[in-house]
Amino acid sequence: MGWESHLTAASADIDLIDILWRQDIDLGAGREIFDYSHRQKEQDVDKDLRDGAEQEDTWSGEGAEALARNLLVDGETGESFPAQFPADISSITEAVPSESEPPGLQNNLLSPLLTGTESPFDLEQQWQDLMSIMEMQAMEVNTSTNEILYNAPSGDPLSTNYSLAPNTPINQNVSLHQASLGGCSQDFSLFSPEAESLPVASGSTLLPLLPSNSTSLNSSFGSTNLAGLFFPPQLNGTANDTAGPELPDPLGGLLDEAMLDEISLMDLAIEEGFNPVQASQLEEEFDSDSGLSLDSSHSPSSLSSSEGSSSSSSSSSSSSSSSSSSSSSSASSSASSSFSEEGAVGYSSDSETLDLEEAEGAVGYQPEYSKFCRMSYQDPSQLSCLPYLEHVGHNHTYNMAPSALDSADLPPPSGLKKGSKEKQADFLDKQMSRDEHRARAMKIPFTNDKIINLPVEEFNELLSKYQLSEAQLSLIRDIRRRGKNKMAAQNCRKRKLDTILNLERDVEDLQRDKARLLREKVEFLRSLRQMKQKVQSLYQEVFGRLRDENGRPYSPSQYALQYAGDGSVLLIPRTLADQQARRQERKPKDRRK
DNA sequence: CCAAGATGTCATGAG
DNA sequence: TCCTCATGACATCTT
Repeated sequence: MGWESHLTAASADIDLIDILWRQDIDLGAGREIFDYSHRQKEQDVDKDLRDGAEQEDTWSGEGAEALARNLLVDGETGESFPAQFPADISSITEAVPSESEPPGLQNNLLSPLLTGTESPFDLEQQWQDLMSIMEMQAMEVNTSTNEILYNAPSGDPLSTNYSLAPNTPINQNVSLHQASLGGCSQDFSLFSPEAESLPVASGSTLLPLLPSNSTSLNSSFGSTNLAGLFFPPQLNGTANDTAGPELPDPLGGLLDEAMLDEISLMDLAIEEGFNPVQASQLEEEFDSDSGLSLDSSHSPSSLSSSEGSSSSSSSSSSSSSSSSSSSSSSASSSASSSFSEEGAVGYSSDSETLDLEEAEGAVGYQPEYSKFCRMSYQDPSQLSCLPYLEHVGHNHTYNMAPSALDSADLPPPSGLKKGSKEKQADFLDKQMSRDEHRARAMKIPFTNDKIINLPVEEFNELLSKYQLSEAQLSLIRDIRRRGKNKMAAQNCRKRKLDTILNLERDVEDLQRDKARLLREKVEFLRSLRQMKQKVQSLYQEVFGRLRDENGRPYSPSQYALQYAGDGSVLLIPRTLADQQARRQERKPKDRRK
């Protein structure tokens, strides 16, 4: 089991995860039983209106059922975060090395001391963390190239509200490694009670501490036995030693944390096609204090005004959920309110100014595209000034065979050569919506704009002014209903898009946060190892200088140094130190239960 | 011709 | 109860 296999496996995992991650979000659309009777009735009406000109069978087969996506289930397993470290450092109460150390390893005591944090499990965990960092950095780069979204404060506590989902693919990766290499819960087994409570061998299996290999490290500092601090778990323990034998000590140096950062950035550059400069820039970003840019120009064009305000802090799930309600209320409650739309979504904050004078307030939101593509509710006369728009956009008038209606309402072409007016009329007919054609066919005496956008009182007033047949009234009501629903659907879709954008931004924020935390974790590990080395040196120096009454050095097999609560250091017999160490080990276990 | 996206429409539920 | 809005689902059209 070499590192190369790790690398390849991890790369494959990343590729797979990346692919899965880029898949569309499954909105959970499921097909419901649909009653076609009503629609069929409407179609019959349409057919009547079209005078049977359109006979084609529009009922094609159902589309294929959307396949259930292989959504990654959050495989969040106990991933460790730097928060654990202070506690770990303060609770360095590990087993006495001599108790668990196989005699054959006695001569290797010092080499693992320098790699105390690179136990097999720890290495694995760090590798997984690396993968996470790389994954997130890659995604961050991906997204940041599309839009600037470094806006939310990194410390936003709300941003942790739904931190699990975005990590799903990464954790999937973790779990894969765990499956093959053992649980990452062993991450810090160096300090885990399990490692501390390993069976005690005879006191004679002493571990040499000094370079002369003549002494053991079976010493304790008060309640804190320092000896085990210098021994990685694979040497202390034998039960969970799944990867230890395969990983010789020199490998520990391969995963020096300083190298980890470089590796991650290099892989990032390789995987994402980024040059080293970009990678270094990314690293600088992470190296910054907050790790996040406070540039809150988060796609100012991508958020509606209401949501932009509601999501200025932006990172809580509540904000996302509330954004819908807030924007909806803004759209519906105020006559003057209008969506400030983003170009990316294709909407405009510009309210329709052409033909919505009276009813603009009731609309509240008009998509920009309606100016050019969807002229449904505009006075067709306004179109005459925009002949060039004939080729712009798509016409969703469903090709309702306008000629069928027009043949009844419009004068037939007098000849093959059409005049400009006729061309205009033809163009306007094409621009008319289905309901407009219907209204025209039914000789509705007012515009669809009024039908749709007038307040209900004025609408009723308008109806009372005319003598309308029941069919006309029914059509008018349908036009009003459909027109309002059309706008509602547009609003709804716009909100959905905004919500998705907000969620994407939140995910990116959380990914940055996680990447930062992982980097901090690496830093903690690095400093912890340095501390261990310092303590080891001090221990060796102190113990080596101690002399008994005869001027001879103390045997590490019989004595150990131990911290006292008041900061002093005591030289105690190793047997006593062992007993104290065992006592210390039981306490966390009992606490855990 | 197919797929994906855009848009309109309907049904339904909530306020 | 009626009106309006929001939204899922589907149909249709466009690209």
